[in-house]
Parts: sequence; structure tokens; C-alpha cells
Amino acid sequence: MSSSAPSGGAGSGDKYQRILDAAVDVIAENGYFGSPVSAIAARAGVADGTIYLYFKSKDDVLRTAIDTVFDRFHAQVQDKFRTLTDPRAQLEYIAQVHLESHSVNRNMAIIMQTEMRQSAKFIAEFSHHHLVKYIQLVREIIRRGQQTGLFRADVSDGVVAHCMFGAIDELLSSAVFTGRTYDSLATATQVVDVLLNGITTGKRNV
Amino acid sequence: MSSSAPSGGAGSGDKYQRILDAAVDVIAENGYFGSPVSAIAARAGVADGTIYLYFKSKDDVLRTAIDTVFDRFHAQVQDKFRTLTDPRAQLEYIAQVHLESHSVNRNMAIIMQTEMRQSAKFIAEFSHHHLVKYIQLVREIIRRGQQTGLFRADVSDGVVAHCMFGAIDELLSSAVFTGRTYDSLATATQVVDVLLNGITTGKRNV
Amino acid sequence: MSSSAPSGGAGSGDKYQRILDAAVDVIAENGYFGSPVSAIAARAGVADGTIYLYFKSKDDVLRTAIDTVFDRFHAQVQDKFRTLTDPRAQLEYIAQVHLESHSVNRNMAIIMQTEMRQSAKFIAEFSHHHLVKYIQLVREIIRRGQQTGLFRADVSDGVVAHCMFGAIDELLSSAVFTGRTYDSLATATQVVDVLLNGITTGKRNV
Amino acid sequence: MSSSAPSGGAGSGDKYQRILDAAVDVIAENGYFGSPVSAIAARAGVADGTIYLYFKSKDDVLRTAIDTVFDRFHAQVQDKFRTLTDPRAQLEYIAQVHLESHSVNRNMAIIMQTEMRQSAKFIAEFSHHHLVKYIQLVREIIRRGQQTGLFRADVSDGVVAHCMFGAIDELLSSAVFTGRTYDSLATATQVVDVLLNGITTGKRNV
DNA sequence: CATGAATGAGCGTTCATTCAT
DNA sequence: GATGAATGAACGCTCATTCAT
Repeated sequence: MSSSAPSGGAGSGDKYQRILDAAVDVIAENGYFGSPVSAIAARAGVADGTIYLYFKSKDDVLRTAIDTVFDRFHAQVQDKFRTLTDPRAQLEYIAQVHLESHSVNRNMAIIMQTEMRQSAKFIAEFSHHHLVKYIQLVREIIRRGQQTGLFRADVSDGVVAHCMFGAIDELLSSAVFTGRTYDSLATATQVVDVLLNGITTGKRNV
Repeated sequence: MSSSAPSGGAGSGDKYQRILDAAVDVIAENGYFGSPVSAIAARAGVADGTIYLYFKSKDDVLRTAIDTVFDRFHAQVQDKFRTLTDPRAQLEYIAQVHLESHSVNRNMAIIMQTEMRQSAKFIAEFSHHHLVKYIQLVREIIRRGQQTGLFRADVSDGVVAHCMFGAIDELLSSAVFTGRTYDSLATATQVVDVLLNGITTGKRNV
Repeated sequence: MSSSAPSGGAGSGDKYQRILDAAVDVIAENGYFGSPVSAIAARAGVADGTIYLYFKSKDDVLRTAIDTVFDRFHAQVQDKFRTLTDPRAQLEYIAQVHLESHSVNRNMAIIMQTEMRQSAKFIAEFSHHHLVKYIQLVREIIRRGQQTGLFRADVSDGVVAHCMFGAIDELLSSAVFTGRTYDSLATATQVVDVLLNGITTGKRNV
Repeated sequence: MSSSAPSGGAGSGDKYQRILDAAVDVIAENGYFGSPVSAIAARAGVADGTIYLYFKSKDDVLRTAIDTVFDRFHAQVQDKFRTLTDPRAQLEYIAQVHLESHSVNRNMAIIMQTEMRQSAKFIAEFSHHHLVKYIQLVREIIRRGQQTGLFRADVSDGVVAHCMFGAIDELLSSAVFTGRTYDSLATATQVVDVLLNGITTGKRNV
């Protein structure tokens, strides 16, 4: 992790998290460039300078917040996949966790849909890294399904992985910006159903 | 439209478009916040102040550029659909035009993938409007396909529409960020194939 | 020169000089690090940002002010030396011009005695350059005097040059900081007299 | 002295000196304004706050360090002059000690040549006091030499004193800035030779 | 219409100093 | 005494916007 707390003390490490939370909230509301450090500090209830005791720069705060979410996501998935090995079930699990991020922390989800796609150099670079890791994860599942004959081998695993990520992300995005809510498990099931079976009528493999 | 060309004069209406083009190029290169109005003016070959004769603000320039693209897209689609009425063909056409935007104007595509997704506020107030219109378009096609029995009726048209938009947009996005290029017609065919038929092996409706 | 005026207009080029003068005055009074750009701008009667239309940075202002003085000094000396060729007379002329700088612009003289000796990287580098050029000038005069047998050859021209510069500079420095004033021609004559003839009693070459 | 050691305790009075030494080293390296108190504290191996137990302010640390050097210089000279009474020898001794300061503590010499000459205000109030004392010392020697007929009486003792101080200081300064080293005794001899005998050829008093 | 010099609010960041522990 | 986390004022600099020409 690229940031550091001044100490490991009991009641003080508190500020580190408060700053991260404040940053997510303020940035979700006003955008990265519309959020002065002073606003983040105020929301966190600390002085401006205090931010720099815990983070190297304004963008380090945002980066750290996003990194944390992705790290948790990958840890959670890795953990689950130790017992969940069916490719279809794995895809469904990923879809569900991805969609759940909305309810876990709506502001964080907003940031994922907005700031992470900014072209500002520092954001673009590390965002791309996270995305690639996610796509790799899905591609491997697809490939394994293709090898075992579960999935068609005549479509590119890359295209499918991007389709799946894009589909889920767009649903999430729409929910985030309209303020609508949904049942993430049910939606995940639907998305994966469409992905696996298509939308055309006719015989399908349930 | 929120901006106005001062007149239809010969060499002057020219500036309006030059500013828009310059803005797209400069912003695609450096991001909205990394692009001073002076840089856009320089690229357009006009004085800084001139921009304010044609647009209300820096924001207005970008907004107008984006509006224009969506207006063209919808006009183009509407025109085509007068003769192209098969839902599957219509979906394929939309996918293709969407994917083609990359080669039509790469910088504009970059902007769509990045600057259009600024802060939640901006999106809510402006960008989302365009996406909703796009989604509506697809939903109607889906619904018509469902009514004619061509598409399954047991999946939400909204979910399917978002899946399709998301899938295509993500492919486009990936191409934009990696700098890769692709055959938009072939890719469109693949995406729609996945969407229509799914990725599971078994009997399919070609 | 490392700075640029926005235009060559008549009444506007005025600001360039006003900023330089204000900077010299403010910095002489409070030191470079004790002089916010805003103070310089205020003294010059312009907005803070205006400074950056004429100079690249705060230190560019100081650098330019100092460069200008040295450029003038060398031009003046070079001009004079076309007709003044006697080494002793040349040394006396340099001493006099150097000492006169006090009355030409006291604040500039203060800056020479203070800011130019700061170790702050950007100052140190270009200050050293100017000093070296001055010393070279004197060394060459000394060397020529030694070759023609006018000056002793058993003392290093470098040591003598530094002695002369140091002696004059210290007199100037003292006058600047005590606020005392002096007759620069008379003082120059004295210094060069000491340098040429020493202070010991005994036969001297007048 | 404007600062105070908290006590004469064994391991603690130690910190006072460590802070002074650290300050000299760090400031010589990075300049006064490039040296945060935290950097000085780190170099001294104490906490930031500890500095304020021994000194009133950052400024006070530097001032104290400089004061100490001058106090030592005057004590050393005074001591020597009890047995060394010849004006020429005295001048030579002063020149030598002054020039030696380079090798005694190079970083302190750097500070004398740079940070000691801050803003006009600082100089006027603090540094100038030390220079005046030095100049007085030399003036008295010169005056005594003039009274005993050893030195010419037709040049101002003040001018000569400033010349001598300036000459030496400039040589030292040059050595500091170029990083060159020299034999301080030999150089002192040369400087005093020039001062006493001048550089013009002709009969001289050895 | 067009210009571009001028403005000044606003930004990210640093750092001397304080004070609860 | 000693610590170092916390403060917040202050800084250099940028840039969207205006307006006299």
C-alpha cells in the first residue's frame, strides 16, 4: 500500500480511515477535481495538513481507497473459489459480488463509475491495472469452461470476458446514477443467464 | 443546444466547428482538467476570448461536442431503421455503429470513455440523458422481438438492453485504452451472437 | 533573457519594468523567501497572476533583475575599455563602477549583498556564473599588467583578483548595511592605491 | 546568548550541541529555507518538539550556531594577541585563522558565506554586529601600525580594514563555492603580502 | 467580430510550532 | 524532560473568464 499511518496507536489510526471515507464521499459528490483537499479534511474532521501525515498526496488518498476495494474483491473471490469450482457458478458469483458493490458502499460505486475512468494520467494508469486483473480472472474461467466443453469454443474468451464485465458494470452504473436499487443475486442470475443462454428463443441448457 | 454560432457568415461559422474539433482533440489528449481554454484556443487558431463568443463556458464546449455526436448517432440510426426492421439486424447495426465510433473519430471515442463520466453531478445532469435515450432505443427493439416471439420473454428488456450497451461499450473502451484496433463489423457480429445465442454449447438458432 | 513581455505595446511594456523594480525593492527589504509574490505584485500595482505573464516564476523575476545589472555592467566596462587601456586605470574604473552601484540603486546593491549569496540552488548557480565572469575580467587585466612588467609576477593573478573584488565588495557591503554614503571615485582611488602600493611605508611607485 | 540548555545533566546537555551541529550540517547542505526543523531534528536524533526545549525557534538555532563561532574566534584572537604584538604578524594571524575556518568546519564556513547573509533586515540586526566587531579589531591594528610609522598614514584605517576583511573573505568564499581547497597559511601570507606591499613592481619592504 | 492582457479566486502542499501524553 | 501527531496559515502558481481596444 502506498500510504502510511503515523503510528499504530489505538484511537489515532482512526483518522486514516476517516480520511478515506470522507474522500470517497466528497469525491463521489463533486468529482476528484471538484473536491479540494480542504473539503475532504473538513468532512473527515481533521486539519488540511493532517491528510499529508497519512497520505503522500491528494491522489494517493483516492488511489488507496480504490486499491482497498479491489484488494478486498480479489481476496473475497479467491477465498470463495476454493470451494466453488463450477465455471457457471463462478461467473455468477463474480457478477453478484460486482453488483453488490452498490449496496456495500454506494459512493464508492459512484467513484468506480466516474473517477476511475478519468483520463487524468495518475488515475488512468492504476485503473487500467485493476480492470485488466478483473478481466483476466473472467477469461480464465471462460477458458476453463471452453476446455471442459461447457462453453462454446468458437467465441473469443476475451470478447466474452469484456461482454460480461461490461454488461454487469453498465447495470451497476445505471442503478447508481438513477438511484434505483435491485436484488443483486437475482440480477446476477439474469445476467449470467443471458450470457450463457442468449436471448433467442429455442432449446437451452439449464 | 446550449451554444450558438454568432452568425452564418462565410469564414466565421468556420470557427465554431474549429473550436469544437480542437476541444475534442486537446481534451482527448490531456483530459478536461488538463486542458486550459488557452490550449483549446491555440489549437483552434483563435484567441482565448473568441471561445466565449461561441460558447458560454469551457464546459459548454465539451457538452456541445458530445451532444453533436449523440444527435448524429440517433439521426443515423433512425434513418437506417426506416428500411432495416428485423430486430436482430437492428441490434447488429447499432452494435456496429457504436463500435465504429472508434475509427470514425478516435479522440471523440476517448472522450466518451473518459470525460463524459466526470462527477456524479455532471453525469446525472447531462451524460445520463444520452445513455437513457440509447438504452430506450435498444429496449424497444428487444421488446418488439419479444412480442414477435423472436426473443425470450422471460428476461427483462431493461436488463438485456443494459447488457448489450455495456458489452459493446466495454469492448470499445478496452480498445480505446489499450490502443488496439479491431474489425468493427466482425466484432459487432460476435457480440450480438453471444447476446442472442449465449456461450453455452448445445443447439442454437443460427 | 529568460523572461518575456506579452507584447511590445507602448504603455504595457511598462508593467514588465514595474514588476522588476517592485521585486528588487520588496526583496531588498524582506529577503527572497520573505517576499511573497503577492507582495511584489501589490508593490508593482498588478494582480498576482500578472507576474506570470511576464516571468516564468518568482525566481525568474529575481534572476532577470540581477542579470540585467550584470549585463549593463559588462557592456559599460567593455565600452570604456575601448579607449581606456592602462591596467591601473582599468582597475580603477572597475572599482569605481562597482562602488557606484550603491548610489545607482541601493536596493539592488542590497540584493547583491544578500540574496545573491544564498545557497538556494537556483540562486547559487547563476550567481556564481556572474561572479566568475567578473573575476575573469580582473584577472586578465592583472595578467596583462604582469606581462608588461607593471605588476609583480610573483603573486597569483587569481588571488589578486579575488582580493580586489573582495575588498571593493566589502566596502560596498558595509556602506549598504550601515546606510553610510561615500565618494565612489575617491574610494575607488584609495582601494586601488592600497592594492597597487600596499600599506607599508617606504618607496612607492606613483 | 539567546538560547538555553535545559540543564547540565549528563546525557541531555549533549542534545543541545547535537542540535547545533545537525543544524549546521543540514543547513549547509540545503540552505536555511530548504531545511525543515524536522530534518534538523532527524539529523540530531531527537524529536521535532525537542528542539523547542533548547531553542526558541528555528532561527534561534542558526543564530546561536553563528554566535558561537564568532565568540570562539574572538577568544582565540584575544588570547593569541597577549603574546603576539607585531601589527603585521597580528594581521597575518587573523588572516590565517579566518582562512582556516574552511578546514576547521567546512559546513560552518558555508553557512557564513550564505545563510548569514539573509535579508537586509536579518543582517542589519544580527550579522552586521559580528562583522563590525571584526572590522574594529583590524582597524585598531592598522591604527597602531600607523602610529608607530609601520603603515602609511595617508590611507583610511577603515578602508584598509574593510579591504583586508573583504579580500580574505572573498578568497574563503571562492574556496567554499568551488569546493577547492588551499593551504591557509600560505594563502594568508600572500594576502597580507599584497596588502602590505601592493602589487606594483619596485622596491618593497619585506 | 476578434483579440489577448489582465484579473484574482482557488488550488495542492509544506512546515514552524504547540501540546497532550 | 521528550515525544511526534496535529494544526492551519501561508506559499507559488494556474486558469476560466472579462473587457478595453
